[in-house]
Amino acid sequence: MEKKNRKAREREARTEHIIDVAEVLISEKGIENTTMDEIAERAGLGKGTLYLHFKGKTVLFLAICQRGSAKLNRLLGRILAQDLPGIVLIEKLGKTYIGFIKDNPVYFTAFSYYESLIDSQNMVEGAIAERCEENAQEAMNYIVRALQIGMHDGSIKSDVDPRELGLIIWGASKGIMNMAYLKKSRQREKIMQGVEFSAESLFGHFIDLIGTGMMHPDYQSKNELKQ
Amino acid sequence: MEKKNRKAREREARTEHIIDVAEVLISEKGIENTTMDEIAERAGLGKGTLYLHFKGKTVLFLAICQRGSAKLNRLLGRILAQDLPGIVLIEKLGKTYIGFIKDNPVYFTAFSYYESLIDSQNMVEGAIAERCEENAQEAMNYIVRALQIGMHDGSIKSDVDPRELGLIIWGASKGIMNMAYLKKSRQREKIMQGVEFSAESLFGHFIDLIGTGMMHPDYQSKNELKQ
Amino acid sequence: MEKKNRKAREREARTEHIIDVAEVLISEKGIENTTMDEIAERAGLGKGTLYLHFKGKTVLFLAICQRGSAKLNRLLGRILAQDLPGIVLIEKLGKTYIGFIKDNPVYFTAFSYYESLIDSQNMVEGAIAERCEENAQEAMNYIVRALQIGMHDGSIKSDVDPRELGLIIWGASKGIMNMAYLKKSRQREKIMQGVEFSAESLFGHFIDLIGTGMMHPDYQSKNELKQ
Amino acid sequence: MEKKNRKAREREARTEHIIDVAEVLISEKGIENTTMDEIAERAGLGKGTLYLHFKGKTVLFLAICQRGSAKLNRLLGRILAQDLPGIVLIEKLGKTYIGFIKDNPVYFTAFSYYESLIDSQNMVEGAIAERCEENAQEAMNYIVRALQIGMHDGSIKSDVDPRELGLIIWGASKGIMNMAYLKKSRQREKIMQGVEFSAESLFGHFIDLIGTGMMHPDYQSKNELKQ
DNA sequence: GATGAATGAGCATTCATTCAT
DNA sequence: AATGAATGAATGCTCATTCAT
Repeated sequence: MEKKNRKAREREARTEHIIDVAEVLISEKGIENTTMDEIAERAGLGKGTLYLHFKGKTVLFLAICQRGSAKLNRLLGRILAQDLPGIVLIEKLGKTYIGFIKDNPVYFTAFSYYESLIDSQNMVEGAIAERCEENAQEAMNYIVRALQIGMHDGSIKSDVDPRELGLIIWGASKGIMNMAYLKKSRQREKIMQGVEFSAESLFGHFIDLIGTGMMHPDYQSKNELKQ
Repeated sequence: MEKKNRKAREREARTEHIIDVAEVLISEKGIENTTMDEIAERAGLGKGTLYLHFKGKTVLFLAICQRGSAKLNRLLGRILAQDLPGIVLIEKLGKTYIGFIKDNPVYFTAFSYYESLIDSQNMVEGAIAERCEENAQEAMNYIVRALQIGMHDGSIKSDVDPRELGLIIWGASKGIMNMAYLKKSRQREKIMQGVEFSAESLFGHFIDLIGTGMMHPDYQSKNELKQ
Repeated sequence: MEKKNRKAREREARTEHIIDVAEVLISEKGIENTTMDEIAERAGLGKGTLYLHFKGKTVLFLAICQRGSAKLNRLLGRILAQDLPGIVLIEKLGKTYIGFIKDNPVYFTAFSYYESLIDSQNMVEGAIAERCEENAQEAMNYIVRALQIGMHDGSIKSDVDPRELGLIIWGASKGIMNMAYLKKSRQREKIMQGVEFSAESLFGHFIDLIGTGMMHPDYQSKNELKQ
Repeated sequence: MEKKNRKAREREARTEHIIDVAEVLISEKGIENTTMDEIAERAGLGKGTLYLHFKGKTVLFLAICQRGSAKLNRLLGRILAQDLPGIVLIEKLGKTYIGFIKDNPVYFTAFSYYESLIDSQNMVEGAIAERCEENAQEAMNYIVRALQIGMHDGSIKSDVDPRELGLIIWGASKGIMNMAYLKKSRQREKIMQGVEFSAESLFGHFIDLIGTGMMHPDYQSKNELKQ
């Protein structure tokens, strides 16, 4: 059993190592330009070895997505465990998300890849894809739950279905991150007219914006009185 | 000169025709699965002829992006021409954008392609790319200008740089559209837990949300009195 | 039209050239060991060019089969045009077949490949496969027709369905050719115990054997009287 | 020694087990599509273990051929032990062969594989290959011996070298079996024009055909008188 | 002996781009 | 200007075989 554990651990370690390497390469050159050959070479492994760990290129990239979403969910889950008004939870979830992407921009790429797979109907079957699905749903659930808490504790208006509100927040957040993380280029400078805004600033103001928008008027008044 | 004009017009017509065909193919099979061979065939042209009109595949697709952004900007420009409160202009810009994408989803794909080019640092140089840049900047300008009008006429709070606010709105809008247009799949159902929300509903509520958030308190009060 | 004909002729010539090269390579190394790369190189063409002429490896090999079976059928057809007793036609068909394989052993390989495709259920769809089917059926028809002629003119016994008899003759002939054309090797020498029999001899005696077997007794007597 | 015998017996049992598994897999998916991985897995063994028993894939498949030909030869040998006219022995050998293939079609595949190895000059050296050679030669010998008996007892004509006649019968038999066992498919139906003939029927008529052909005229007359 | 993780040569196929006509 | 035949680099994947444990 001891031995079996060691083998299993070693195998898992190598699997993680491949994902590590793939993450680095994707960060450097993007998903499209990363080949299995290169991953193998950089990982110091034979090409075939990759296929012992991942059924194909798509699955390997989904594994990155899975790892990233699991990490993110761990952070988001901790937020939900806190006893705070829903509106504050939403704000914290947002800040956590942005902080996570800032620290691990590669996962933003991986999440986008995952969505492009769904969109292009090239999604593969398998355990990892399932995990990605579950993780995406879980992240969504955290948002919806925070909204429900807020609607219940009176900090968030109840005029919109929390699931719809969740989709809006989730989608908008991704869009803003996308904007914030567009690779530096002449283009970006033009759009931004030479002014750069940090992802934090963009996202912070976004949170303020929708926070005010969805805050319950009474809760808002109370808060203003406190100030 | 007459003759030259005719020639030039014919040439331009063929260029537009190629773009037409490419748009249809992209709608049908996505950018990844659309080949130059197929475009040429469907356009009734030789493969080499495509290269007389576009330097390469990327440029051809950028031409679609350019056309789409030009069309969109024409619509957005008309909004700005109207004498309305800034906050209303913003709302109208948003509704216009969503309506445009709903009618021409292929341009959403094209705009995303354009951004992926920037992101993957595979952007090409050339006149069309410049035009796309300019158009993107122009769209952005419309938003910023509407925000500035709103800040000036007192309908929008002035606590955030209008350019930053513009980026936020622009990015968030794209993110929501992305969410709304994810192809139907098991995945999407899971995320949405079986409930579907139309792009209009999502975007409408989003506009309400940020509208309230950025509305100037005084303007808000006035409006409430009216009601 | 002149020009169009030239183009078409040139294209066809190149197609035939590719088949020529493939035939040589298959003769040299067998089908399994012949790669598309090698065919392209030996043909003095780019790898992609092969795919302009043949949809894939299987189709290219079927084209060889098609060419071979068409050539063979042309020869067999001429036999049937002759006004001879059925039993003699059968004999002539057999001799023609063996002569053809002797001159073009590569087609024996190609025919076997075709059958292995059917057997392994990897047969591809397409015009060439259809032609191979038709040609195989046509060859079979020649045999059956000769048998029917023989049964009618009294030179062949009528106690077996001519179609079944055709299958027997066709299958047996292939088996004998297979035996006769086993590549030289220690193995073959062992089976044959050091004695070699030419394909002609083997097949000639085979024809005599089944000829006697299926000959109508009366016809046989007449013939014997003549002698 | 006792212990050593047990070890040796166990080893041999495992070897046979691997062959068993390989036979099943080949029956199911054909030789081309059967991988060493799959054989190992289905045999409940490690992949490396296969190589302790067989030097490589080819040798493993030759082992199947060897087993099959040994089994067949055992049956054929019993025929020869009977005191019967040569012509009857030939007929019995044929019926035995067809019955054996009918019961064990996998060996037909294996025998064909063996011949394709010779043909493609990919034959390997080694004890098993030698055994296959010997077995093939032995089968051939049974036929030749039966022919010699027949020529001696006057039941078979002596005008052809019995070794050549053996080759003819052996090759033709295989060809007919090949025809009879072509997998059902559109192709086969076309060749057969919708009519199916069983392997027994095909082979039975074949035996009659060549039986008559090689039967000695005097023996024939005697037989006819009996009837 | 037994294992199975690692290997890497080998292959078919695609497709954007070029260029001779 | 228009063509489309030719190109060949690029890539994902398979699988028989080896070898350290």
